[in-house]
Amino acid sequence: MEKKEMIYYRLDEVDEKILAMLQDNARVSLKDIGAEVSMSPTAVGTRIDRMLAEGVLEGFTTKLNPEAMGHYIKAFINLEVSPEQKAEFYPYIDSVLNVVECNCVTGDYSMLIEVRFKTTADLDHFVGELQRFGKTKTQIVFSTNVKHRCRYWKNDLHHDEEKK
Amino acid sequence: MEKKEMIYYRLDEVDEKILAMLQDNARVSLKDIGAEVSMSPTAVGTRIDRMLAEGVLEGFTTKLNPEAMGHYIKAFINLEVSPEQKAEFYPYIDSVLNVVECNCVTGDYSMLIEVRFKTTADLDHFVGELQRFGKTKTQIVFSTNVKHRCRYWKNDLHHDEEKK
DNA sequence: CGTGAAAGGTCGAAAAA
DNA sequence: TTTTTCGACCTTTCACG
Repeated sequence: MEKKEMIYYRLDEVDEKILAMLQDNARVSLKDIGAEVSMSPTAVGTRIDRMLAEGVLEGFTTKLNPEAMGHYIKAFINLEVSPEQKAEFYPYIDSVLNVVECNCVTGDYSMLIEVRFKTTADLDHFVGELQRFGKTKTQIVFSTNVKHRCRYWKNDLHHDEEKK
Repeated sequence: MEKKEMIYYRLDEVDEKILAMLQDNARVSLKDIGAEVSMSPTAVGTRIDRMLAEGVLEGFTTKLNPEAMGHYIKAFINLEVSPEQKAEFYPYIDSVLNVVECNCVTGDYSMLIEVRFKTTADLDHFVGELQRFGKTKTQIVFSTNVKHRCRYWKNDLHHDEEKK
């Protein structure tokens, strides 16, 4: 069986350190990273460019605080969409900016939608809108124990110990 | 009724543009942002510092590609944890790096845990571990329609039109 | 991958709006 | 209070080894 399809990018320890620093603060200077990994800023820049080209690293963004911006209500909505309604559903759900994420999942419901709203009234209204696509089940978040981590997992990155 | 408790930070149009540019690429220079908003780099820096101090902006991070790093399986696990087990559950769940997020939610299950694993075997093993805390129901993601958006929503930011 | 020089970006003080 | 200007300093980029 050909396992080549499953191959992904190897990151060495320096790449991991660079990613870790960028995850912590994407605006650190190449010089500071270089000092940490004992390398020139130029070499660090080259590695970052390589990871961007490979697609392991997709870019740099901000950590925003939804609560501070008034988005107090976070909820997950399970939705059962029939196959014939999906063509209409997809563009609709993409247009709603309160949707944080929308996944197709296994189980009784076919969609799991994460949303953010300012008030429960706004959430209720949105859930009402969804009814035209199918049955819903809503779970409202009232506390978050582990906050969204986009991190990579160091111990999962060791593969391909042999070279080609 | 005092509504002061609900007040959050006002962002004007320039702040919104700055945030939008930083969300798109957190490593853009202050000069480039300044050119876009017709302002000096220094003034842009001052606004960013202010948003960081206020907490609206929490920092800068990377957009990583979990698939490229071998994290193919994404799943949501509903878990019913009894109150007396929570003291044990919280530190455990925080220590598992495959956990992307863990929320306390309303409904039949008290926890909704988002995870990433390399294989379904790894996921199965984790779900097995969770059984000691209570009943689980797992939904595996097989496609994502709307990808995680950390963005703020422009139309939600207009409040306090009157000045104090 | 490192070096060094040129180009470009950032920071802080002072002044202007 | 917020923004601009300006100089000093810091960072990035690129050609070359």
